[in-house]
Amino acid sequence: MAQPIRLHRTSSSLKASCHQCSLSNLCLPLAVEENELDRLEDIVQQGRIFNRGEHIFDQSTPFRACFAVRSGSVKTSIITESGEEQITGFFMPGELVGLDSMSHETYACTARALERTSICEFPVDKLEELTGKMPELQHHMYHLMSQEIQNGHQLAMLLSKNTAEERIAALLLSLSSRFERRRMSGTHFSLPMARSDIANFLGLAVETVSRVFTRFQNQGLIKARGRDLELLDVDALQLVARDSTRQD
Amino acid sequence: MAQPIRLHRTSSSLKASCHQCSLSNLCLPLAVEENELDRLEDIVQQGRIFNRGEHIFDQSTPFRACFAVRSGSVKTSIITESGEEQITGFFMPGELVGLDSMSHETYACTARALERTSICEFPVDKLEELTGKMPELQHHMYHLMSQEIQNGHQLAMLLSKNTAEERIAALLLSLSSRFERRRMSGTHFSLPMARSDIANFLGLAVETVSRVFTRFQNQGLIKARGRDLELLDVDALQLVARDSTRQD
DNA sequence: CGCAGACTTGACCGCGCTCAATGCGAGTGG
DNA sequence: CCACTCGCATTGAGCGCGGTCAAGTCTGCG
Repeated sequence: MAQPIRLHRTSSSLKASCHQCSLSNLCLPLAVEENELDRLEDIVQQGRIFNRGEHIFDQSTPFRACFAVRSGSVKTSIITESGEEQITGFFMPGELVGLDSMSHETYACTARALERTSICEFPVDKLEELTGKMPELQHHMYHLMSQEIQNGHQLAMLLSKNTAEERIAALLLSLSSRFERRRMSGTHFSLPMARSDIANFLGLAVETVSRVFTRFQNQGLIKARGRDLELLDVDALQLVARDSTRQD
Repeated sequence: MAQPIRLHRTSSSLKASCHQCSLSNLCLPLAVEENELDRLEDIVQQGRIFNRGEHIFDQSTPFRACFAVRSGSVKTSIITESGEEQITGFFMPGELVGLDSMSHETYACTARALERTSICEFPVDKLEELTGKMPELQHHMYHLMSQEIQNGHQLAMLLSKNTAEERIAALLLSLSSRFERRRMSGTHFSLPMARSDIANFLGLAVETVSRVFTRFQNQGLIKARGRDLELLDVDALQLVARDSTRQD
């Protein structure tokens, strides 16, 4: 259901909720047997709330934990020496943030809430200890990290070969399918990020993003008013996104 | 030393060589205690040779193992539905290939030798079993995979924000530092890949790569004849590459 | 030697960036 | 309630980087 997750249970137990979490089929518990879920719950700090713009962790500060998005959304970005921001990803409910930092003592990027967001925290030392004991959980971690590597490759591909229209169509479709996975509408949703975030992420100028949005709108592919977005013709969007390959 | 690794030892033991391998400080054995190295050696198939262009594994075939480059070099690429190739990475000695495939039953990309190349093979089932027993090795795997995620982000950044000159300068410097890590010359080496590979990887046209090479040469930054490359002014190259690929 | 593939060089042009102005909604204070 | 501001979004004009197309040159290999 599209019901928001209840964050503060009235029960006396603050942490007994991986069992009930509607995201348990997306998040870490996926790979875990019912009777092992308790051990995962033991190490998780659940449901901490961040408001829009608040930092979940900061680049170059000591790496302590990975974070799962329960509700809301998160963006991660790298700040270059020159002070420029490069957004490296958007994270939706059920997705794990911080995997790119497991190679250092410090976080490789900064994570910020794009809206009011609920976050579960997995301390990395305890997580590693646990994955050592639970082969399925370890396998799932490898799975998630490898998926993240592939996402990076997909993004690199998008950035290196595709036009502005193709990039934006691809992003909209990606968001759409991720909303659907959460059993929310995949055709009518609110963009959690600003146009400038989209531009930054896709390697475009804000003006270009704006232009493409209006072009899509004129073509009847989408209907956008501010952050409110409706996908009117998903098939046509997919055609645009995959059209990076049309010369025979 | 810049000595090539001896591939076929005259000793009767074919596999007793993680101990002697000059890359053991880069590859998986890094995290392993001396007395645990034997257990890693037990699962490794060492020193298989591939000639230029030969496939180490193919996209969409069953995922069986990760591979470490001992000598030579490897490129990985994704073939899109339309048959286009997108190169996702170049791998030098000591680097692990195939980490992006640990999320699927099949390889996510194709890996090919760029030159005569020696490869060690780590069957993934045994590797996972081993990392479950050896926390340091597990930690090292997380480290390597997270590093790979970061490389992806760096590449995406390079592709989305930087000019042709900046991208090429960054690639040359990356290769340089990776050669140096192998204790080979970082200023005079042979490019293992064709111009078209560089172009594909960096999201440029071959012609652009060629033009930038000659421009750099005219500016006295490099000296290139075919694949033979000399970096004449590393500082200037770093200035050109600017805020692109930084790994500290 | 000759051929094929790799590399270089030149001419042209279009996508998307830059600069600049305007539109628009939300929050604030008089 | 309007006026003002501030951040975000849209729209327009101009141009430069890098892609495309087309020759031409170099290189390795049979």
